[in-house]
Amino acid sequence: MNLTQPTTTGPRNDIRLYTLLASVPEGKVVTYGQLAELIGLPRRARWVGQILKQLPNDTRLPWHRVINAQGRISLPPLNGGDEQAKRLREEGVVVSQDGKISLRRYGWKTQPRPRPRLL
DNA sequence: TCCGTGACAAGAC
DNA sequence: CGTCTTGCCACGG
Repeated sequence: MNLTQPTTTGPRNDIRLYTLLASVPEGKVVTYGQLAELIGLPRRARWVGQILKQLPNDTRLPWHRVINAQGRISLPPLNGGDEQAKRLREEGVVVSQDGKISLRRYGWKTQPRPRPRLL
């Protein structure tokens, strides 16, 4: 078996993903791609989505803090999307009515806007 | 094995 | 902004 390439399947990376996700602080959001990259699996954003999809409904993990790179909720409104927006708002994240979220302000590990010099 | 599908991403316009 | 296209990769039929 090829051990030189990072594997995607199997519980190993799943655990790494869960662990990382669990560390995303309240009031912050991450993108699928970021999560994948942070655990050493670049370009596996879709895989992250697959894993999250399988989470039990009563999971304690902050799945709602995961959004797409466009700063939008990827979940259909009637299938979790509304719930996600609700949870995010409950922790202070501003979600515009059309489901847009500012990654600049709420993105985890993303540069907060460089403060403009006042003179 | 080929092919479509998906909680994605980035770039062109 | 929106829409399209391409690239990506795991899965399942």
